[in-house]
Amino acid sequence: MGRRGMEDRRVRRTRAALRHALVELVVERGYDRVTVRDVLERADIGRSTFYAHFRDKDTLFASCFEDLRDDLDREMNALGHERPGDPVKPLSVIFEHAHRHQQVYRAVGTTHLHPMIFEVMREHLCTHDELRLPVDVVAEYHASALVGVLGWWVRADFPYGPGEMARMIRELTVGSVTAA
Amino acid sequence: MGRRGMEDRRVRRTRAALRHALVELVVERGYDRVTVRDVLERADIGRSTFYAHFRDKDTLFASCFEDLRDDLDREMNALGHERPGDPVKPLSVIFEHAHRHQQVYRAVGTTHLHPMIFEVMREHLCTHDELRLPVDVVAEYHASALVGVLGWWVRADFPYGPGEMARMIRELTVGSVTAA
DNA sequence: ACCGTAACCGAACATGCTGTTCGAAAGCGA
DNA sequence: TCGCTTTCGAACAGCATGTTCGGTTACGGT
Repeated sequence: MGRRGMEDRRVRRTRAALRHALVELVVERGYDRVTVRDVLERADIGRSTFYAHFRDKDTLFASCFEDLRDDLDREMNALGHERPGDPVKPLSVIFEHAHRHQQVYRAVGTTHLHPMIFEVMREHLCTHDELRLPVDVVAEYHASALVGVLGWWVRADFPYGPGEMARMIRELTVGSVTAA
Repeated sequence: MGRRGMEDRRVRRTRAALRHALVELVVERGYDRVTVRDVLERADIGRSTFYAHFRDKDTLFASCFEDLRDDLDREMNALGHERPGDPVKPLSVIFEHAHRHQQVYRAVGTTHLHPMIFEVMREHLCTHDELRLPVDVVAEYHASALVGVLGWWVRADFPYGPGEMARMIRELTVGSVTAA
């Protein structure tokens, strides 16, 4: 009666320990200043065990924000696709997600969200509006703005609430959406 | 009759060769896949010579976009500070600069411009407008949007002209500026 | 409770990169 | 031409990486 895919408790514990150790160390010293050895020591995991699970440090790091991304993806989809619905809600979900996973966001940053948010913007623009400007440009503009502010918010240690942030972004975005 | 600071031709040649080699290699393989040895080989420079000029690979890399930044800084200042002046002009300068240094921009990316542009935005917002929203948030929003689109434009191989890009950004920005 | 299997351990190893040192050779500006 | 600075290249220690393998431990299923 294990969950699908990972039946063995040892595997779960090992991977969790490694991810947790990497995140901690990256927050402390920054990604470049962390070696595989450091992670092994912090996680108290054998060397060969590490390489049985991950090809290298980058792969482990990637797995950290793959988890994050899947998580956020689920929450976004759980919102349903009613058109139009509350336009602040999806933004709130994003900011609340970051707020709930502060530690990990601090470590992995926000750039990995860019492609995902870019795609959402693109779709939204294609199905809803007719633009005078190229879709890619407009999508990139808004995706970068959102992700940028999100990253700033994380680095600045969350000086405002998630709801406030969502509302601010909303206000900043509406203007230029009508312009395009 | 040498320029100030670097009188010796050998120094100029060595540093230029190293920077050029690094940029080439980064474009080919990406930053992480380039070693100091690779740079030395490509530039045909002795190992000890490298470390006589730069502490490590990161320092050499940094020197690449310090040059870029100073260059852009000069061009921006050369515009003068007339208020308000043509609002598209400063944007054009940025996009033309990137267009003129394609190779280097491809290698070093655009993130290093972020702080500089953020500061410009901040100043502009402080002196000109009264906002209902926090300055940092608004500045970060627009700086990220601009830098993001700039980066996209570089990665997409400059599908539009610098002037077009500047005008598009302008249009996208005006709307949300009035909103804030 | 037991058993077969899969995961973990840890030491050892080859490999490759890093950053430093130093004496000799070469290039520069004056 | 002269004196000084730069460059060269080889050698070296140190460290991180990724792999191997035999022995040990913990898990899930029955």
